[in-house]
Amino acid sequence: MKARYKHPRGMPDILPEAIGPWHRIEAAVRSTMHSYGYEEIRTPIVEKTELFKRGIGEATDIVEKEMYSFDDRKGESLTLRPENTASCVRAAVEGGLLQPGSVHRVWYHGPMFRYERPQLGRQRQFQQTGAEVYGVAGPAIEAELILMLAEIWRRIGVFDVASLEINTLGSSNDRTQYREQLVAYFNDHADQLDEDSVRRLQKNPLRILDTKNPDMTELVENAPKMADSLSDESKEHFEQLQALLAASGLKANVNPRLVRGLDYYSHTVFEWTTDRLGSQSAICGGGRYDAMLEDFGAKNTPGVGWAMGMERLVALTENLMQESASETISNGPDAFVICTVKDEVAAPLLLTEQLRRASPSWKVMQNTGSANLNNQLKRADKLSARCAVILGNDEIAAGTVTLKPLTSKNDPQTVPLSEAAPALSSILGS
RNA sequence: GUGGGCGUAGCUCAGUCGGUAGAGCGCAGGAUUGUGAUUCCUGUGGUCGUGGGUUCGAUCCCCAUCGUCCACCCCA
Repeated sequence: MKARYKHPRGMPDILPEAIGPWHRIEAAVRSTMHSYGYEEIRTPIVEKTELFKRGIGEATDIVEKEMYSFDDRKGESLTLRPENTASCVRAAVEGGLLQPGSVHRVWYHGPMFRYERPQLGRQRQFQQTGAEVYGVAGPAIEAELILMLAEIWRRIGVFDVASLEINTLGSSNDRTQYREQLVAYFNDHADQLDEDSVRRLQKNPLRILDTKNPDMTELVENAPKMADSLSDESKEHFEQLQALLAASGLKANVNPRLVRGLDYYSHTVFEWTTDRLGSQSAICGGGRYDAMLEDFGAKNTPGVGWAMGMERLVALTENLMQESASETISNGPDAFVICTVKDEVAAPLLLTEQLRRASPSWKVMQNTGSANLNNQLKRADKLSARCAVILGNDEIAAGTVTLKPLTSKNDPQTVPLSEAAPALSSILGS
């Protein structure tokens, strides 16, 4: 058997056998969102290209070289969403949610698209789950968003391998000023910059601080510090956040080199990382982006949010599961209906339906294809069925059915067809 | 976008110093004509990722391409 077609690069299928961790994580996320009172929002997978250019920033890598853009039949440029923050803000403004003084907590989940070279934890189509809050200016909301993440980590079992880094970029004014100082400083030492840094100097000079080049550590160490450019309000905002996190018992490392690559952030930025995933160590990133809301037409409405990469969380949980050698969760049917009478098709079908209606929580499956009793029981066993429900010549003739427990050595019992459901119920209950 | 590794059966892999390939698991059947898990036997399996080149002959060598993995970069 040879596949005629293959999936596009970086857009792999998730086959049924691999869906388990996804469901567990998605359920944990959903329940946590509920606990914190966040409501789901869904936006289109495609937006006008302009939205992302404005929202994310023309000079970012995402906009410059990673977007899937195309012209529709009228010649309008559309783009597969590379992230969902801009869309959510657009939707909130367009939907009239952002009335003065109102507060909205929303979350989303879905596929995003970026044209990148795939590697571990990095796909071209990838799932992001995110949360956004509109209308709250103080640091308490950043604390809430971060604590919510800690709770998600607990619910999916990765809290112990996740660590939190935070930083502040200051207000837009602070940041602009700092940026100028930094550019001036690096221009004075242009001869010491490596190739990457020369490029960054134009686009995003803050990122030079995050260089991994050991030859530049001294240069970076002596660069002007963001902290020295912060206004009193910005400092207080950041200090309050740290106090709140400390009071919650959450360890947060202040990392002055944490500079998000998206243009829209100001004040708080944060990232959760893990050392278990190779180089794609960020499992979640976020921060405050008040300026984007104003730019999109919301007046005096602050915004904060985060997004997490679901593929990375799935990989991380699988990683941990392997270490603890935990058993796979049995997902077998409660009942497996077997018929050994060759031409009898109605009886097993109707019996299977009868059982499904008797109890909607049961998973009831019917053997497909014919085989002798022995092999049908083997199939039931391989599926981890809890009970085999057998229709044979004797049963059909007598209007009965035989139920054989498969998780115990208990004897099979034969009951009238009408008693099948109660009999199954008592077998499953015992 | 840059650099490197890898594509052989459904899965995990072996192999052919160039003469069209094997194992384990899986799947199917039987031992057991109406009672599963262990065991044993038998069977099913592959244009050796795709296209081109070199060659009498390519799964093997070369090139391209697609996919995959890793690092850079970037981010979630």
